[in-house]
Amino acid sequence: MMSEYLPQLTPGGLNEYISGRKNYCATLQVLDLKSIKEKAGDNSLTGKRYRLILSDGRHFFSSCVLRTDMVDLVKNDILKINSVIRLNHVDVCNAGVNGSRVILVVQDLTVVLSDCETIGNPVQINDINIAHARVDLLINLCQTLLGLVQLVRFRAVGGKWVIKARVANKSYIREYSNANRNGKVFSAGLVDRTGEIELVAFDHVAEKFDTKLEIGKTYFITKANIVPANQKFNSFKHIYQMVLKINTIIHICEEQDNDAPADIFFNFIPIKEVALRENNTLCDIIGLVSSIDECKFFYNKYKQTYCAKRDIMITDEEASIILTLWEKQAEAFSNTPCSITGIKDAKIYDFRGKSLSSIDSTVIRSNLPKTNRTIQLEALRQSSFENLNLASLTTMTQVKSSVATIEEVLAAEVDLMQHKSTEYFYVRGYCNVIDQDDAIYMCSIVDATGELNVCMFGNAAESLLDTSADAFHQLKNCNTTNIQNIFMHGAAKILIFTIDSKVVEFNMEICEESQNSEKRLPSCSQPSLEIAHDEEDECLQKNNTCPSVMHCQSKFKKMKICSHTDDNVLSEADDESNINECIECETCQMSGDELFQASSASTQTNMDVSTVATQTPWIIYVHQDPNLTSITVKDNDKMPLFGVEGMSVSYHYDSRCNVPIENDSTYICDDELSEFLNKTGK
DNA sequence: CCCCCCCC
Repeated sequence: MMSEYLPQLTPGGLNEYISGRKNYCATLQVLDLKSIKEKAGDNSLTGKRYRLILSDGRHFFSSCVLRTDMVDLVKNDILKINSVIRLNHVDVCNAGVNGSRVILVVQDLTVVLSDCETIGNPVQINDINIAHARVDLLINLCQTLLGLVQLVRFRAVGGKWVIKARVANKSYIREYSNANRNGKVFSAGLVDRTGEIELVAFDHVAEKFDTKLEIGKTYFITKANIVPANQKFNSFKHIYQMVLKINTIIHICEEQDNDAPADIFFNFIPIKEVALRENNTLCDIIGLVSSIDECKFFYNKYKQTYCAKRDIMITDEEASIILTLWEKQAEAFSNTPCSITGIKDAKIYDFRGKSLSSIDSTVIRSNLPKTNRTIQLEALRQSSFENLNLASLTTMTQVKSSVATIEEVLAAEVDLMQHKSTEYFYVRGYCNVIDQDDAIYMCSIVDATGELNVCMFGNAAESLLDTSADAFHQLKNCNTTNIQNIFMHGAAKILIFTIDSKVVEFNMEICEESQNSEKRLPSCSQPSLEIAHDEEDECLQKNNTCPSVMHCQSKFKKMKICSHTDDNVLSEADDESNINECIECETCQMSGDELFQASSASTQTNMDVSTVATQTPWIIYVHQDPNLTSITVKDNDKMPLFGVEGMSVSYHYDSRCNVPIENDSTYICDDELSEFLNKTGK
């Protein structure tokens, strides 16, 4: 066979040249040879140039030219199609826009075999092959490996640089449209030890590189545009930004960096300082994730589609603030409640008071390296769990948007009446009364310090009751038990209520209207329990006999809470007596303080308590004596209705900051409540 | 070239 006598080509040889390798000899084959047309009318043979297609047996590359003084080899028919040649000297030139094209200029060659058949089945070499060339050769090609900060100097010079940088954060690819244009975009933050720069890509370039770049990985990047960044939106320290082009080369750096990798720079401010900052500016904060709302979908009038939104709350030693996440950031958010979290590039808004909003470049980072600040917050987290240092958590109202206790809200009411402006605040509590007879859902929110009457409309009411208004209306007319269940479940939720409060004129009288416009669900949204933090309570907390807590709900006229072991009646409420009185008279010994606590939570109001007890679910917190093994709730005929044994575990939350403070409380889950209700509701 | 706005 002829092929046995074929000369050996150098596989991969073309890549070596293209990547800029010098002093390298490869044996290649000429697949094609054409004269390059000179200017029209110029027929002189002198200076005629030839374009070659060269093959290394595996790939072929068509952007090769022959040095003009070597054309004699062609004229004399020594160098022709299918000749095998040895390249002695090749220069690499960049051509085209931004040097996007590579041209090999053959300066010197030796013809190994003038006549030959085509060797192998080579395929065209392209950008991808070039990008996969060895990294050192890539650097060689671009001549200069720069630190990010140095890109400033090289911007004017053009393309001859390569940077090695880590993707510290990256946005999702996103479609946008505005008056001028619409398209797709993603952005990322690049870091190295010299600095940081924002990277951005649009449209088909964005699509090309979106999945190529991964957070935390290091890349070599070359042939991107370096353009001035709009400092209004640029939180990176660099005054320029990098815009990827279609011919940009991005090559992952496989080598492991032994040193601590570079990271984005956070410039944390205390949460309370957000209140002093201008709207529509960016800030970085750090704190504990004290509340995680569920991801909600709302109809976006502008986009005419449903969009995702999720609120989380961030708490530091002094204040809390809501951060609203949108779209994929909202959907993808997963974070351990109470984890120490740094946030870069949160946008300050005035939405129901100061709040933060995520934008494309917002970074939410929970695995922060240990610093003085994270150590402080770790201490806060520990102390919150252990309930040792609650005093430091009680000044939450310094920022308008932080959670207030009802006591504080009521104290501020006088000011509110004078200003006639809308105030926004958050209250953490649960509904103890839901007015079942009204089309508007009146309810009272209670926490350990007091009670507020609020109205809930539309979505908020539907969300609280987990039912649509229509379905609710239908049920109301035919099914009492189910309606009771709906209210029971609504009341069992401990929530953060976002409340707009404003003074309105009604019948010529000035009164305060509180309208619950939205509720925000804390991360521990199971029927976990509030615990109060007044002095009595803290005394208890410090005591080793720190009680666990159960709550029970009943719509019965009479209910007795008994210890299972000795059957002593600890507390009793009936429709003739005021619960407040009833509990207070019984608040002695074992759970007196706790029951008093309960009474203050549910009954320390002017409302008709018997109505509460008969028409709506009501809640009692019982701090269980550690000597007790169970608690039984009985009705007035001493029929056991509900018992709890082997106390299960849930989290307590500080009502003022949503931080778990202990984990030894007992709760009755929703299912048990429903069962309880179904058994006894008729 | 985005980065508007979206939830009041």
